[in-house]
Amino acid sequence: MKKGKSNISSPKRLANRVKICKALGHPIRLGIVEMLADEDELCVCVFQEKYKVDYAAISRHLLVLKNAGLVIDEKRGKNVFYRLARPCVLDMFLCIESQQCRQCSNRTDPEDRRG
Amino acid sequence: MKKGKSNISSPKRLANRVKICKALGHPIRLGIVEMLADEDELCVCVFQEKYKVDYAAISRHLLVLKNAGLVIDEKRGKNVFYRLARPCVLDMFLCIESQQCRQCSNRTDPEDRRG
DNA sequence: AAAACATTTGATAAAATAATCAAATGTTTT
DNA sequence: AAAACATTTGATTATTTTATCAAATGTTTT
Repeated sequence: MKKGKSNISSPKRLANRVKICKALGHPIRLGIVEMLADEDELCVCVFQEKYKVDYAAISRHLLVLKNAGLVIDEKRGKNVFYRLARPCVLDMFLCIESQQCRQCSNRTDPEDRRG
Repeated sequence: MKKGKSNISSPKRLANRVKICKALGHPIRLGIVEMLADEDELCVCVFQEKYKVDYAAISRHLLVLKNAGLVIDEKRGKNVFYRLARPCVLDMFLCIESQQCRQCSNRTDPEDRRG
């Protein structure tokens, strides 16, 4: 910490970060992102079949992801295919979920946090 | 993609990831995290002064961050100090916000995305 | 060109989150 | 031990998100 450059981002960037986090903050949307990270490109029907929820709901979830800049859509024939705009997006969890990360290792580990 | 290990996480892990993203998906909470990334440790009064919102609101935001495992609180005297449980947490944005990341560079860049 | 298909959009209802004020808790100062 | 201080908790209301059904759109098949 405290090495010259601040971690405080501009209001605009902060708002964008919030939008990204909100977009990922829903089980169906994060699930979709995880599926896309595996499959590279999938059409809406696949998500709707997986989550067995209304087509409209899936469509809106995808819109949220798109507005956050996380996915790209492309219509081909009668299908719309989605893919990750940023395949690295799930990397964010690698550190947070690892028990040992360089930056965090001199901190209290989540497991043995004092209650 | 598609290199053996799937990106699909267990329901439990997915739920935890969602909780983390939800926690970060609010301007005050993300702002608090950014402040903590700079300052290492801060007391509640600092956040309340910065956001000029009800003490109760700040307190609840901090609880959300704590329940997501992102911050650790410690009472000393009449103050409660918060610090990041995972100082790396903001790194997640580095790739997403960079114009060039190894993994993403062979993809469409967010800036010149086709409308 | 009608019918079928995949997806999106509109409107509304249901559910979840957030803000607010008041009161409670625990700590320190007097 | 009373008063002041910092923070949390409870209850309520306001706001935002999400799900649902119906209808609209654009594409392809017949």
